[in-house]
Amino acid sequence: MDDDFSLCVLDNARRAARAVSRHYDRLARKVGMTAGQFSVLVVIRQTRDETTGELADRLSMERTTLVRNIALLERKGLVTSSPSADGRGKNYQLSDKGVKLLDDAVPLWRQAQSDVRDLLGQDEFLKTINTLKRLSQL
Amino acid sequence: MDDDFSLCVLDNARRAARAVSRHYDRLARKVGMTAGQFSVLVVIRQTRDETTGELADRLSMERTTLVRNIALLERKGLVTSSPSADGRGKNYQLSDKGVKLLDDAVPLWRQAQSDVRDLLGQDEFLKTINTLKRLSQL
DNA sequence: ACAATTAGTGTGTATATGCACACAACGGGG
DNA sequence: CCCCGTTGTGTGCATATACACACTAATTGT
Repeated sequence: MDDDFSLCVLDNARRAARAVSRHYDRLARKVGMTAGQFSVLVVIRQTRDETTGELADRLSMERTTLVRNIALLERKGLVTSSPSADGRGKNYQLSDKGVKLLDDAVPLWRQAQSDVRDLLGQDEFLKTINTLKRLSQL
Repeated sequence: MDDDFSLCVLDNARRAARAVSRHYDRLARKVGMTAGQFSVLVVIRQTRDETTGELADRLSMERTTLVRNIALLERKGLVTSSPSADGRGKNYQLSDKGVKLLDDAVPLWRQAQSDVRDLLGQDEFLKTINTLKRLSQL
């Protein structure tokens, strides 16, 4: 049989995500947020007039997960929301505090990126990103 | 600047893990468990006389996370525990019910593996596993 | 023998994730 | 106009993840 569980994609993908998340989280903690919150803030900064659902698609994240993540960021005063054009949905913006925090966090992000690049080497690094992107399409 | 967030390893790793987990979870749900629980059961079956901490290392998982995961499996009657040799730690075994459930789950696992293999192609599949293993070492 | 170290466990708190489901508002067809 | 499908939102529940901390039991040094 080919039941070689050491080749289990699920297991390896989750392990990798846990390892990378832990690493990033330890850095992000210095400015009082998590790595996941950083990702959401970045996407909010990059976009404009997108609804919660559209943002969730961008993040390959379940919409309801994002709803709660953003609610948390609003409670922390990092993000503000406003009704969308047709009144049905919601749009989000970074608050001043959110912008400042993101500025503080970017150098830490660079550090983390560079740690991973050191582990894998530049070539493998880029290939890895591509592979992960393909896996996301499952 | 090289602040290209589309190359963020964290983001891509978490996205990939979410996508793969969702896929596996949908299949595992048919036999009443999650993909993560499947991984833990497999490791318990494969090992013998290992403490919680040692199992956590194997799974690249925080020990306290595993404590709660296994507690859940015990409540479900899939796993039993016994004191370890020196009396300090704990060892775990699959119950009969656990063995049966795992047998039911393995075909679903094969299905999920094969779905990912189809997406990536055999070559890329193996490379991906390797890459993920390296990332886990961060 | 016993104090201190070490190796192991478990709990409190906070966050993240996703499915099922309920709810709200716009827009079109009778 | 109103019913209804479509497109949005948010909540309940269950699980997963990790850090900080407290606890327990074997071991070791004197």
